[in-house]
Amino acid sequence: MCSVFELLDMDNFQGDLTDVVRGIGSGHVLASPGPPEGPFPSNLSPPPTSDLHVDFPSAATSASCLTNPFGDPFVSMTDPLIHLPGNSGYLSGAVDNKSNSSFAMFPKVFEDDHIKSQCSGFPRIRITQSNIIHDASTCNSPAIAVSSAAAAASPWGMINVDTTNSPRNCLLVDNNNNTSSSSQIQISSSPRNLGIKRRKSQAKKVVCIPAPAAMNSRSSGEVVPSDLWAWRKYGQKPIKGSPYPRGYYRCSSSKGCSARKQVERSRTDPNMLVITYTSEHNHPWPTQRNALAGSTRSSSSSSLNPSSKSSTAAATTSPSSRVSHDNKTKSEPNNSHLPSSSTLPPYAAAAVKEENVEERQENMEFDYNDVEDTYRPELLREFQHQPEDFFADLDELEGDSLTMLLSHSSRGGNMENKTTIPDVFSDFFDDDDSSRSL
DNA sequence: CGATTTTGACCAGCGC
DNA sequence: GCGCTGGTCAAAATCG
Repeated sequence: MCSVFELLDMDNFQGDLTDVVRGIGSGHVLASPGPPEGPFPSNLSPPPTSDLHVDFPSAATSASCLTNPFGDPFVSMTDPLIHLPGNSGYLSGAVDNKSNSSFAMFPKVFEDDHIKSQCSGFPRIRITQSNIIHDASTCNSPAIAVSSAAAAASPWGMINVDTTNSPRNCLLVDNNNNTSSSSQIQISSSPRNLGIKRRKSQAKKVVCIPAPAAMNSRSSGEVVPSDLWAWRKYGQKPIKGSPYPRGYYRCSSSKGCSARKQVERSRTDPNMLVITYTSEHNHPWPTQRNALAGSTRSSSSSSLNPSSKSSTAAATTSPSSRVSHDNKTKSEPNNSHLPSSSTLPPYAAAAVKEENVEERQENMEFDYNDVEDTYRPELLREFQHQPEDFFADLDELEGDSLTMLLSHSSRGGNMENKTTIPDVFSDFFDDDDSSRSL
């Protein structure tokens, strides 16, 4: 009944796919749509003080990450989506019988060395119309890792691991980046990671998302879900030990932006894409227009049909993507009406590894200070004052991406979960209007 | 023409 | 110091 977390040692993280935030045990994840600065929910039990010392069986250890890449004030908002059924089964689809607006989702699992998509026994995260996301299920072995950054950056205010029912081994993370729990957070620092060089002590976040089908991509490349930002590929390298090349992208939404990301397929699970975000955007959330700017190859076709839309989301940064001319969607601007993380597709933060807390906080500051005017106020208003409209709001989010995910899921995913998708998502699938804005 | 992708070359960090 | 590896640069090609 307890959550065990293993957070990356930022200093030891070598930029590899290993040691993504991982944890074992079951946990209840709570999230509150409250403002990022909001107080910790009073109804939550104080974090346990007992030890959270955990041995991580390399093979059995599963982990999941519910975080977002740098400074994505909206990540949490879209977190519910990131757990939609993927090929590994993200969504339990447990619709709360008592609340139509509730749903459950299962975080993507990271496992041991590199990401292995094993999704067994996820904790259930339920989002209700109240300001608390809470879990009513009994979790036996799931693991959830919640990024405090995600929580902090989230307009929802926080993502918390419920310790109420967890006498120990529960981690409480609030939007102040406080690991409220005194539990021991075991830092992963595998020999491998320790041995890998690290060019810079740069904040990184690793996001694991279900890889869209590469139907539109070349055989060698992966399709990458789009996010709000425009990305320009500047390099690709084969990675030792991995059959899949790694693509290097930098933000092209704004000149001088240092935000970068690396995209590669998980070597252990080709169905998963691992996106590593580095640095943060130094510019406000691009508007649709902004996102489109500088991207002449994008969106025209992507908004025309579902497949295109999926491609749009997917092909954005396809490393091998001359594909992009098939689905010419590069730069993922179509979703620009959505505030997204500095880099992360809102729905896609199935799993995130986060590094460097200090920078993280800086990023968060950036997010809220710099882009506040762009999106935050309205969003928060909605969440704070119209919780009942929460799902209506979600409806306006990134339907394309969601479609992609679901599509992906339907191809290789656990179909049983698919049937349990709450009605609240139905609009996502019908959302053809990419011009909507928050 | 402007923007992107591709791809080989170059550079830097790390281990031996 | 050398080799390996990852990250970046930049010219060429491509596309709309």
